[in-house]
Amino acid sequence: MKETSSAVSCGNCSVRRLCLPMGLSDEDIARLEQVTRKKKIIKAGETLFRAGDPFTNLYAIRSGSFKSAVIGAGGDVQVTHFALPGELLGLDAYSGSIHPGYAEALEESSVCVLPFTQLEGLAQQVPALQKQIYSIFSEELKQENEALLLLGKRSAESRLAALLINISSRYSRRGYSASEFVLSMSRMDIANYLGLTAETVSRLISRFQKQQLIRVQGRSVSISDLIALSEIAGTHCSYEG
Amino acid sequence: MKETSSAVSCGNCSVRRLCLPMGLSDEDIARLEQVTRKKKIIKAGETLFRAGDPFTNLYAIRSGSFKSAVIGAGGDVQVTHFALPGELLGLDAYSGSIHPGYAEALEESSVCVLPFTQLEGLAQQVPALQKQIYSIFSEELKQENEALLLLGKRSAESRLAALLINISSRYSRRGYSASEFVLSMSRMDIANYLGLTAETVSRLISRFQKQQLIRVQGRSVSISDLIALSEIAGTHCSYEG
DNA sequence: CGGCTTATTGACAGGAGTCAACGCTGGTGG
DNA sequence: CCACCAGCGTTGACTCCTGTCAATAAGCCG
Repeated sequence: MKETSSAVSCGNCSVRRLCLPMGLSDEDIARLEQVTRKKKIIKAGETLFRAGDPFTNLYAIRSGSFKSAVIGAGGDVQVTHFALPGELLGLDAYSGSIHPGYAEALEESSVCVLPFTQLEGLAQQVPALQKQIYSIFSEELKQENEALLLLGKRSAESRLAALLINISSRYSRRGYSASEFVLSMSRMDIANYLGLTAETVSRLISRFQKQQLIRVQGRSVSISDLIALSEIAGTHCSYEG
Repeated sequence: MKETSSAVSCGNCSVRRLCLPMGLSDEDIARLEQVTRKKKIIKAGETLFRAGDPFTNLYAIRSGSFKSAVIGAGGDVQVTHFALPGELLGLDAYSGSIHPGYAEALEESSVCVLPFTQLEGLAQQVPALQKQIYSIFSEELKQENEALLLLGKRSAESRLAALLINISSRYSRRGYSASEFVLSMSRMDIANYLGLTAETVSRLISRFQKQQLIRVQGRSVSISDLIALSEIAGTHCSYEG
């Protein structure tokens, strides 16, 4: 709450290079800050929005992490995304103006609240921002396509390896260690995201550990053999690649 | 080829209600037509674009159908989408300005070629078009999330039922029969899309037929019991929904 | 410490993949 | 016109990966 009116702005935000301001001039960033004033702190387990909530804001993650998920007709849940700082949440709600899924904080997190109508209006005036919004939409689509590839074609082993590498690379891109990090989500969340069960995930983690690929202590992970892990993640198919 | 310069325009296009013009004024449609003049005919098996091609255009399907697919590091292919008339192809290429996957015609098809920079420029001037573009992006994201749900959580049976219903409803929305239609894609494409094998798909089709849910003759399908099929598609989970 | 959720490990079963043979269909060329 | 071929589709037998069920262990917070 105290941060609601803090001095933090896009210009000096630690994730500005990964977020909306990317590629914008200082002048444009100044204008962008008019719509990014509002911050919000979310505690672990709390939701940013729920399925069915009206769509009014996008949320840019400043710190922490989230899972987003959709809920099927039968009530079954699919985790669709683990979101890290610099990423935007809520894009899939624009059409229909209702959030089709929910976003839940995996740890204490801080977000920028972006009233979409304001952002939209600004983008109309600032072509570079417009492009950046398209780019984020498009990037999201590309990522989901890759997730589809993962779920559709790969073995359980390959999926987990791919997730570890994906998270590793995303942390490293933010300036953190690529080899040591904390998985803020539960085994069940990981399993759900990968289309597996918690037991399978647990067994795979144990196996990777026995194979000296990783070292795990609860939720903290240290990658020992990134190359081998990449190979497992990449190609483990029956036909030659 | 003759259609390239035909009189067909957005204003009288048979799929206008599903395409970009939806919700635009006549005046705005007239402006949009300045960037939708070019049409293209694609024969079955030919590609609209390939993975790695530079991104210059979006394509709006006027008739026919396409599959779009991404190619993994190991060379494995995942069909991500079956596209029908009124739908847009190529959105995931904006960021990176390169097509991450390819789009292949499943039958002789006709598309509008939309040079994206022109479309972008026009959208900057026509807010309603801007909104429509956001909406399409967002809708696409929502659909991909549902696809993730399908691949991650559902049984083979449930997946195939869901695909049949999905295609049925999309055809019916376009004014065709909801119960009788032709699957323009091969069993292998279906299997790939659903994260299954061709054999499993074939077996399931046979089973559905024995259960009197559908009648199949080659690629033409007739749905006999939509209710039962929906139930299979919806909830077939172990825990109560 | 005690009660809770989360994680690990094991035994077992079943669904979907794999391999393989065969039938069907549509196109091509003699 | 028909024979041939190649690719697609169907069916069967068998295997194995992953889910299910269950018991135990390890964290976590009051």
